[in-house]
This record gives sequence, C-alpha cells and structure tokens, in this order.
Amino acid sequence: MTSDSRASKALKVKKECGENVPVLTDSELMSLSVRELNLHLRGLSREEVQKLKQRRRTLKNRGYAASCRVKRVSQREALEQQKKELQREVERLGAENAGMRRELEGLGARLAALQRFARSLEPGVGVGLLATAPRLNTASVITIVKSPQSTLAPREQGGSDG
Amino acid sequence: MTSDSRASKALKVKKECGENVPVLTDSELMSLSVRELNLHLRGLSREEVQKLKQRRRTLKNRGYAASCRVKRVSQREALEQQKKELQREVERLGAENAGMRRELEGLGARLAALQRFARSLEPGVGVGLLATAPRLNTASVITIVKSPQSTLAPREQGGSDG
DNA sequence: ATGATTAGTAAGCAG
DNA sequence: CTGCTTACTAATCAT
Repeated sequence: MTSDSRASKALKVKKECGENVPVLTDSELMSLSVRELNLHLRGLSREEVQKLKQRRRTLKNRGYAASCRVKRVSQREALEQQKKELQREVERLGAENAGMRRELEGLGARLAALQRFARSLEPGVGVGLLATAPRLNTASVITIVKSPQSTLAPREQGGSDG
Repeated sequence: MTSDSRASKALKVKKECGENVPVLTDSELMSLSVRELNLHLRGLSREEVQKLKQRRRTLKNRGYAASCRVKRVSQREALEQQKKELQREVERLGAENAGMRRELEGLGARLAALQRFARSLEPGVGVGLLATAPRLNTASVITIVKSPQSTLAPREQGGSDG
C-alpha cells in the first residue's frame, strides 16, 4: 500500500461537491460499465477523468488478483485430490493383484497335480494305462481338486468318496 | 508500487550525487549482519538509521517473497510429478491385472475340463471306472488340456505342455 | 529480529 | 480495454 490513493478506507476526499455526483463508491466504480461510467464522467476535467479511470483500473486489478489467488488454491486442492484418488486406485489394484496372484498360484498347483496324474495314466513310456496306475482311482483326482478353494471358481464338489 | 525506491528494475532512479554517496548497495545492505550493519550506521542521524533499517527490511522482504513464490511453484510441480507417477503405476497395475485375469480364465477352463474328465472316470453313478470310460485314455486328457473350449476360455489355445 | 505468508498495487502480456 | 499473472511492498503472524 502506498498510503495514498487509498480512499477506500477512511479518506473521504470529495472533489467539487457543487458540480455533479460527488464520488462513486469503490464497488460502484468497479462494477460500472464503460457506457455507464461515461455518464458519471461528464463535466470532469481531463485530469480528474484520468484519476477516476485509474482508480477503476486499480479496483479491478484488486479483484483480478483475488480471483487469481483463489484459482491458484483451487488448482492446488484439485491436484491433491486427484493424487489421493490415484493413491487409492493404486492400493485397490495392488490388492486385487495380490489376490489374483494367490489364485493363480493355487490353480497352477491344482493343474500341475492333475496333469501329473494324467501323465501317469498315459501309456507313453511303454507300460499301459491299467498296468501303470493300478492303485490310482478317481478319488485321488477329486481330492486334489477339492483341497484349495478358489474364490473365482467356487463350484460344487459332490462325490468325494469312492 | 510506490513508483519510488524501485531502482532494481528498469526504472532509473538516480540518486542525488551531490548529497551523499550510496552508502550501501541493495545486495550489501541485505546480506549484512546486524553487527556488521551497525558499523555502517555510526555517524548517521536517527532518522537516517531508521530509513536504512527499513530499506534493509524491505530488501529482505523482497527476497522472502521471491522464495515464497519459488516454493509455491516447486510444490506444484512436485504434485504434478507425483500425479504422473501414480498414473503410470495405475496403468502398469491395470495391465498386469488384465494379464493375470486372462491367465486365471485359461487355467480355470483347463481345470474345469480336467475335473469333468476326472468325474467321468468316477464310479459314482453306479458303473465302474473301466466300464464307464472304456474308450477314454489319457490322450483325451492331454487333448482337453491343450484345447479347452469352455465358455470361460473362448481364446487361449496354446497348450503349455506337450 | 527473522522468515513466511497474505492482500493490495502496478507492470506487462494476451485476447 | 479486459482479464490474468507476476514482482514488489507492507502488514501480519510465528519463531
């Protein structure tokens, strides 16, 4: 503040009250349109007109600066909000990820066991199916299938016993 | 701005050379310690001392305001950087997630096919294993494993085992 | 006293 | 000219 040109506070410097409308309030002067302002400018000297216009500009600048600060704060808060949402999203995806990784592990184990069983039935090496696995029955398969429960495939498991 | 005391910019305010030497430059006055400042204060009137101290304060305030703006910009850029990194992380986790989901579907289909096959070998309904599936051999299992046409897995044809 | 922050001011740019 | 942004200043607050 320059400690001058600040009539907005307490200084009430009126210029030639006897001529026309003495002064305009800050809010009045600031919100007037150019056309409306010109109505109040009639009968004033060039210098007075200039002073009034400068005061108007100053008042508007005051408002511009204020909205500039408001905008700055809003943008910062928006950024922080977006960051929080992204952090939550990362956390959610990470948890979902870990769950699926566990499921994959379980399913992989089940599948590997079943494939080992299937290969054991295969006549590949030179021995036949019945000769290769005479003691194996399907109960083993069902048992293997039942042991880990997946959240993805909670299918029913009837007939566990032979 | 008061349109005075602003020699730092382009405004040329020349100091009355006939009066006194520029006792201290801005940068000098700003960086001096109180003790050092007092050395330069000797022999000056109270008013001059006050003026000098006020100028020092003003210069310091200028620096404070500058660093305040720098800090504001830095914090904003840091926030934006963190947001970008989080976005990349979300993208990465999402892709990993989708991949694992596909894997889970494929494994689920293979497992379901193997379970169906295993149940077909079961004597549960009343007929024995050999009587129930006399034509089935392990080649069927391998076939099922290699190309599961389940509703769960419309694609994913490449078998992992041979 | 020092440093940080805020609102107001003018300069300067962009439309 | 209008609106926005920036640097600066003074005021205010906290240490």
